[in-house]
Amino acid sequence: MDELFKNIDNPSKIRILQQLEAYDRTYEKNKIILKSVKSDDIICILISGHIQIIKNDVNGNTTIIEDIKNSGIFGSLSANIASSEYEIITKEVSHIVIIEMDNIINLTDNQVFIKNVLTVFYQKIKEFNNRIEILTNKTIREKLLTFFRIMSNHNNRIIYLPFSYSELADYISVNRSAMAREMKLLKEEKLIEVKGRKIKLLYYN
Amino acid sequence: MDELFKNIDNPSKIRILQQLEAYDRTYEKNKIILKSVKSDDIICILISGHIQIIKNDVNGNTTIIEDIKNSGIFGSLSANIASSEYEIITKEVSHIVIIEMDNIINLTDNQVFIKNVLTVFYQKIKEFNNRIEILTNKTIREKLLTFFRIMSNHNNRIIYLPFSYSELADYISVNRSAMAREMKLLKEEKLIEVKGRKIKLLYYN
DNA sequence: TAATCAATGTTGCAATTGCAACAAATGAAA
DNA sequence: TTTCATTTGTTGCAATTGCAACATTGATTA
Repeated sequence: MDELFKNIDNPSKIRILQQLEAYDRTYEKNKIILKSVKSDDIICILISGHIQIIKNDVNGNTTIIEDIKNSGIFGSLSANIASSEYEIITKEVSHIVIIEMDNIINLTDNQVFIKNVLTVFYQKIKEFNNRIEILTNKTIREKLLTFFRIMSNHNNRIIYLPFSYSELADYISVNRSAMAREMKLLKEEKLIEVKGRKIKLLYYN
Repeated sequence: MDELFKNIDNPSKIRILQQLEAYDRTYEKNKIILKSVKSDDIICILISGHIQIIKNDVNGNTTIIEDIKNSGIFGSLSANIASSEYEIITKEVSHIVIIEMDNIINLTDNQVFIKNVLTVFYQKIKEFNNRIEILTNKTIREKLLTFFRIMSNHNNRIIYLPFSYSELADYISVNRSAMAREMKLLKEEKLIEVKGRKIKLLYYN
């Protein structure tokens, strides 16, 4: 929300939301939400709370596709909401604003807002791009090394994991214990040093 | 290009490109291009020709990350250009327009153009989202079935592959022959019927 | 038509991974 | 501190996949 309404004062914000026909929803904890949304093209902004986008596959396995906390953006941008395999679940009481994409496109004279949307989209694309780059690797080791490279800013050889190792396994889409095994090998080969969620890269590429 | 300048007449287009400080480049066939671009945040439009974004991994394997033909958009949106693992290669003589993202954000009074950019970005996000959805599956079968689901428009049970099977293997990031093996099994189990690039889905989900 | 190249099909085998089950460690709450 | 739940570590084994090598088909061009 912050990002989307950056440099926009509150009265303007309210007016924009009206023009967008945006609607508010507040959901209780542990509710499956947005099941009944018809449009494929919506953008949801998490004002407050915590939600997860979950995938239930045919074998009954569930995967966390995305974990979204404050100010996160989701909707058609994050998951195939139309598909019955996906569920959006509130982990806390959550307040959401829903906007239809068409309304954004048709919005007139709110240049600042449109440009904010553009920036948010651009960030999302880069984020997805990174994830694809990781996922297209064939082995767990390659996925991890690509993740490390993306996380480390060129010269900085120390990474602080922004989430747990279980979540990392989800993010790179591999089995958690297989990932742990590979991490162990990387440590043994002295390619990395690990202390909790702090990972030090000992190689150069 | 078409999409980006939809509903914009030629004089306006030229003016916009000037304001954007966009620059043109024409490259010969089989050249590695854009190696020297400094900015992380550029958008490239392929006006004419054919390019591929290639990844060379440490073992010497090369993967086609993206194959872009007429009017395609790439740049920071498509690959980590900064990384030395990636190369952008012209497969034909190619004409490219390069724009810096900041210049788009700072562009004034060209609402139509900005909204076109927005639409292009949105499409790109959905496209990436689909690919991620496919890639996060663990098995080749699941990847294929997810790909089929995305390709088939709900009621339509027939898919025409938009590219070759080798390219499909690249797209879903699995070994080509392993994919062929899985396709064979799907046929034998009568889940699909295949005739060239036409795939008929015989199951419902 | 023949020749050539690219795409697809097939298979054995080795390597990697997923899975399950359990142990150990960590962190949070009573 | 004790208790409980969550996260992380470990391992054997089965399943899946990658890889390589070669066969077959299809398409393009001389």
